[in-house]
Amino acid sequence: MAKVRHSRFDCTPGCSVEAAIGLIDGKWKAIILWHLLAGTLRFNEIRRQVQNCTPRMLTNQLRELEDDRLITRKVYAQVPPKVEYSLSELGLSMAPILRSLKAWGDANIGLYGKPLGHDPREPQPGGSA
Amino acid sequence: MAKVRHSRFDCTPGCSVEAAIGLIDGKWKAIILWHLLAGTLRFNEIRRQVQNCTPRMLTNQLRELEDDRLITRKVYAQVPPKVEYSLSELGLSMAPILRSLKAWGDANIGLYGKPLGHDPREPQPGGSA
DNA sequence: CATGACAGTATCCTTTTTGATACTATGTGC
DNA sequence: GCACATAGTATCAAAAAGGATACTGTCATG
Repeated sequence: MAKVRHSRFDCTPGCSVEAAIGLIDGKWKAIILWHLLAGTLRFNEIRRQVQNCTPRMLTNQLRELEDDRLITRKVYAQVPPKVEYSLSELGLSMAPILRSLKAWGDANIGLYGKPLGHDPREPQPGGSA
Repeated sequence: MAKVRHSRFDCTPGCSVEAAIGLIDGKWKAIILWHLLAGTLRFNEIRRQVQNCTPRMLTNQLRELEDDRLITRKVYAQVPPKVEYSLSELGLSMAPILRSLKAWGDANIGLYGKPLGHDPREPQPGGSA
């Protein structure tokens, strides 16, 4: 999900779809963006919101997002350090994507990450009787 | 981007975002879904549309999509074989996501997969003079 | 003095994911 | 007989992504 993953553009219709997800896949990117949608956050603030993302990974994903110009990194020359991350204009323009993801997830994802749905093979709680 | 990649659900706000992309990351999933949005396709039809996806990968991604109940696989008992893939109702419900991805990509992705944008560090064609 | 917070790095290792290639079986058309 | 199309599989190898853990330097607090 890094830079290279979605680097082919044969430009059949749909390639822009590919390009777009290419920027937000990566295990934590979408969530980071989602949280930044609510406003600027500092490194450790993000960390707290995105539980179980190691600092290494967080740095990693933030850097990639920054490289893709979806977010902005502002360093304050202070001690102890202070760094703020916020959505760039480009990142902000992703809001519709993020919101549609959220909406879909809220509507269709069960508590354990699998889409819930009427699977005929699996008995539904309170099913046929 | 397989089953396991996005399997953590701490259920902080945003986890449904994570869950949702979890289903459509994977290098080809989103594009496959995008193409299926236009209607049922056979295996090799998809292959032709999604250039440079090897059959192995295609099978792979299709199986995962099927496991997540986003698509349906219909096998015709014929020779030569005929298998049709189409969006399930659940998959169809992803249309808004796919469309927002497409829209964003069309608006913001340059010809080579990087977001285009006014980067102050890079001179724009026809820039300051 | 010891501890914690801040924003990360560095290193090592494992798991996942992807790619390349060749191969299956059957029927049709030449 | 030969090649082609269908929908895949099998095998091997490489690359990338992710995880675990420990560590950096400085300041404020107790």
